[in-house]
Amino acid sequence: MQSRNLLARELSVMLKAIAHPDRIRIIEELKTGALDVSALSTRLGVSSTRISQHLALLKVHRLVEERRNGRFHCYSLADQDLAGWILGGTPFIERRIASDIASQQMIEHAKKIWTDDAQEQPN
Amino acid sequence: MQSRNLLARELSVMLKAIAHPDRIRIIEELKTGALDVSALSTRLGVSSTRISQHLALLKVHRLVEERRNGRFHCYSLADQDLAGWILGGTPFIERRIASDIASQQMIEHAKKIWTDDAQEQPN
DNA sequence: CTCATATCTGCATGAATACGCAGATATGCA
DNA sequence: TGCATATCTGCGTATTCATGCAGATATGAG
Repeated sequence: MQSRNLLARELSVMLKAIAHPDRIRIIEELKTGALDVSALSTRLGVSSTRISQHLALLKVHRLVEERRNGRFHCYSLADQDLAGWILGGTPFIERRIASDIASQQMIEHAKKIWTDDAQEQPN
Repeated sequence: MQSRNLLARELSVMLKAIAHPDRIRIIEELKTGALDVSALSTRLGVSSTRISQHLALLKVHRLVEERRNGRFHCYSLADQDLAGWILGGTPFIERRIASDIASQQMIEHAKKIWTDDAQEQPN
């Protein structure tokens, strides 16, 4: 029971470290190899300060590793499997987005019918 | 590129909804079937108010579904696979904890040696 | 040494979360 | 109807996060 709690606590800490759009994008980009701060900055369209802050956080949580190359700080994933696992969540999101779009279309459709009805039978 | 951002944003929203020790435990408990608020409360040792709040959040994010049975509100996982995926992260955590314990032991060991040295060679 | 480049760090502020408490609801039973 | 049980909701406070900005570092080139 205690170990369950410990595990849940640690897992939540890790998930919190990951749960940010930019950080997820960073992990995604690093999947194919190490990149430096500016490269990530231009790829994500996010200031390098922000990228640096995200990377610092990911590093503290040992999700990425830093390797300096001159004045460039190159970051890579600390655990390829872990990244794979995280990104394995995207199918669920895709489903979810798809169903959202579907329900939005239903709403749109309903609206259309409603306005058509209103036009056919004013008052 | 835009779709990547959308996906990352949605994924982060979902991860944030999950990233809490209690909520992870709840998902874990619901893996084997539906449970009501009090059952979860006693199992996790968390107030039913807190459990209720957690469940409300999980429900908003469609991670659990509610089914009322008299005055009991029974909750179950909305998506079994999703739960499986989330809990699939535990091996990484276990590794991590193991390595933490290992490094802690190394620190302890180092401390011991240090104090032993100090005792052998005072000053 | 000096400058430009690439990154990091230390704030200040605003936003989002977490949590407990008190009171509101809802339901089944006597 | 009145009560106990099971949950939910609203709210205030405390904590944690997110972000941009200014200034600090570090490194390579001249």
